[in-house]
Amino acid sequence: MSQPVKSAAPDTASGRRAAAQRHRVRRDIATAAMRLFATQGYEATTVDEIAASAGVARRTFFRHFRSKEEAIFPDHDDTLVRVQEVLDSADPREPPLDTVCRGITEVLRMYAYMPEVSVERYRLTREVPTLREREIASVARYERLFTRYLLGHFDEGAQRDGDDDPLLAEVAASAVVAAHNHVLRRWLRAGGKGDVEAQLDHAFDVIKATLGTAIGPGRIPARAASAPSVSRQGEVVVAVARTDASPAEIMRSIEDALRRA
Amino acid sequence: MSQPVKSAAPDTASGRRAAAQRHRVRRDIATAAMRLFATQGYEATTVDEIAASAGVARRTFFRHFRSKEEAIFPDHDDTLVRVQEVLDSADPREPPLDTVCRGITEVLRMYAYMPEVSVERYRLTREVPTLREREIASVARYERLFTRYLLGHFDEGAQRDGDDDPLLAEVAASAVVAAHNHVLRRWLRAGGKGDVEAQLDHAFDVIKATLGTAIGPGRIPARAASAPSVSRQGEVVVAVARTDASPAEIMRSIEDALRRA
DNA sequence: TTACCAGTGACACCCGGTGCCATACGGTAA
DNA sequence: TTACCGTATGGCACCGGGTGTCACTGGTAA
Repeated sequence: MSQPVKSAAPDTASGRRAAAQRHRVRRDIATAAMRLFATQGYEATTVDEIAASAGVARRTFFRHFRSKEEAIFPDHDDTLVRVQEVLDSADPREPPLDTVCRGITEVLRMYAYMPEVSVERYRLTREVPTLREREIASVARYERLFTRYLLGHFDEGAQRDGDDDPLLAEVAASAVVAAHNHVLRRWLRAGGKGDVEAQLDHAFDVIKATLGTAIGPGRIPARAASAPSVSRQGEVVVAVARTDASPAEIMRSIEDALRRA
Repeated sequence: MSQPVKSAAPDTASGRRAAAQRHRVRRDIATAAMRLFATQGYEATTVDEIAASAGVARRTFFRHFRSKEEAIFPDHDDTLVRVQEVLDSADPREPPLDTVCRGITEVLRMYAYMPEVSVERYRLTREVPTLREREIASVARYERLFTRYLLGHFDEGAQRDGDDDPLLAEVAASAVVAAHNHVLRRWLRAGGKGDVEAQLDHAFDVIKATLGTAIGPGRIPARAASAPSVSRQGEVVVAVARTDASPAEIMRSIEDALRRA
């Protein structure tokens, strides 16, 4: 799930064993690369050295990794398809934003699976611009998935002009990703200690409260709909309405909400 | 403002002329590169060809551009410092989110300044992964600026536990950037026709309404202040109040705001 | 004139990445 | 067992982006 993978799925005994072998080599190369990067630095380590350290030929390295950079992020490709699977297999009744949150959680788990490696990699990405860009690009791929998913799961039923739907989908996706980034980086800076996933869940709560106005708990309504919306969020009550809505209508909505609160 | 720039600011007649000359060469190279990219494709064009086409040596190319990619995005570095200047020189009374919006508008203007070039570049970035990543990384640099700015301009006065401040800053910054990205891409897909800046302003209205809850119209309160706040933001009016404020007080504030709007 | 300096051209070099071919390993059919 | 075949590998040549270095040029200040 990362390189040529010419044969689609040779699901025979031999095929499986060959795949396992292949996977082992890939892992060996990745660990060798990581070790060298950690000790010598990223740029100071050549592909030849990595290959030699892993006991393979230089050419073989590039058969397992598209580039030197990929050797340090070996799991993004797999994770990307896993995330897509999460989205594809989601219960249609689940709020799309929740689905997306479960998706990004999959990414976080990838990091949390090997804390030490992730922390070391974080150290490298901070000082090597190339790696920084690479990671940013990787995360952008997840975001793209989410944007498309949200856009495809807007409130199909409601009859409203969804001119701003794509915008809201993009904003929501970027918010989820931003939450992930924030929690992840904080955790990495702390040395990979603590329950990241719980922290991420809290971040989800925060952004859901933040986006709650426009992107409801269920489907996603495009703009603050023509009808004013009022929501109680924690200690605050928030009212949003179009200025062209009748003031009386707005006041009534808010009064109702306050009464319920 | 992009490469070596060893001499800080030789503000003499000769120095200025030399700088102008330098800038002209840089521009010539960039246009030559753009022309070749557009006709032959990005990867099929070598740096040697660009240099030859611009009438300079290969080495000179790399004195003006750090990489082949930079030749296609010659303005990001300058724009980045302009954005920083916008943030630095902002009126302290301006809502930080507005300041950030003005910042990203600066980026949009860079694209809008030469619509044809931007459209052509967009075509290239869509089909060349390298350029895609490059552009994503560029935008991420702006986002980073915004996150830091917002974080530094939280409501200093209020005494509240701002545990989630960094998260909210990051989410807000990413929302602004997402709005920019969305508007820009739509405009580019439409061939660079129409008033982008107006479209961006509308997008700002939408996200301000969306984020209005947590990131207030003025400073960024983690939660709402004791006194209810009401603000008119573009097409929408947003009211925020603590649930423990008296309902009558809340209603009065909102009524006032609606009257003013 | 002389001394200086920034930009330039030319050359050599490193290294990431690719195409190509020969080979070795392993399973399968005869 | 033997012949066949697909796959992973090793080795090699090659391309092209990016860097270090040095010599040269033209314009400027002293």
